[in-house]
Amino acid sequence: MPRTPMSPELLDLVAARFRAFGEPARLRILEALRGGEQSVGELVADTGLGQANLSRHLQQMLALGLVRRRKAGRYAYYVLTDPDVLRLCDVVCGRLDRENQAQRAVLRSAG
Amino acid sequence: MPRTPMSPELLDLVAARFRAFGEPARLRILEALRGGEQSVGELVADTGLGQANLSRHLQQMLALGLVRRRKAGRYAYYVLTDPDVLRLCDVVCGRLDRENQAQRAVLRSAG
DNA sequence: CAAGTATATAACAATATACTCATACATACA
DNA sequence: TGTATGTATGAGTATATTGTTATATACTTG
Repeated sequence: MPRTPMSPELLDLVAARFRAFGEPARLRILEALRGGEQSVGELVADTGLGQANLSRHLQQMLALGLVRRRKAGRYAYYVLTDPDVLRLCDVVCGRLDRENQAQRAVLRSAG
Repeated sequence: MPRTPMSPELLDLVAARFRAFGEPARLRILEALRGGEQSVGELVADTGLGQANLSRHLQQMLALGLVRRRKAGRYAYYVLTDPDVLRLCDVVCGRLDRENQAQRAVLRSAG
């Protein structure tokens, strides 16, 4: 909780981290990994993304440390590095839900 | 905390919300608003962003409901709709700090 | 009413990002 | 050893996003 102005470098890091979550495709991947380790093939099936596309997203998330990779034979298994990662998503989802409800409440009472 | 698969629409909403934080310029604005309401001119001074650029970011954040606007004369004052918005940033910052420290610890013990 | 000031917006150029197809690479297996 | 399979990556296209300049809009004040 820095009260002092954030350095441009830190700003870039934080922004990059947020952008990692700022793509529906990657959110889908995170969601699929909620249940635990998955191979790329399984992720293809679960997310509906193309294999190449998925693989790229995984590389990105790997570089950012969001997921870890384990290779076994010709398979590659990905896991969330830290289940806490999902908490962030849940916070935002919860927030949007609440905003949505508030919005609907307003509409109900007005219209 | 939806266990059921998120609808594409919700995924887009969540992703858009994350992307709002995924830009150093906007993080700077949020940081500047930490202290409370600010006019556009003050924000220009605080953030170092160009006026036009800043204004466009503010419109975006306004559309997403991150900030509210109050007009007084020829001035426009912006506030965070909800201080909780900053908690998200702080969570990510704190996380990055911790990762950084862990990283450094590893380097120290290894090298 | 004219001139000045604060903010918003249109139009553009530059850059980044995602997705796809084809292909490379690595491993397993017949 | 040759072939099939799983994953990663190069290259290209399409789209989105940022920042800038110039200008429009709204308000104030002399």
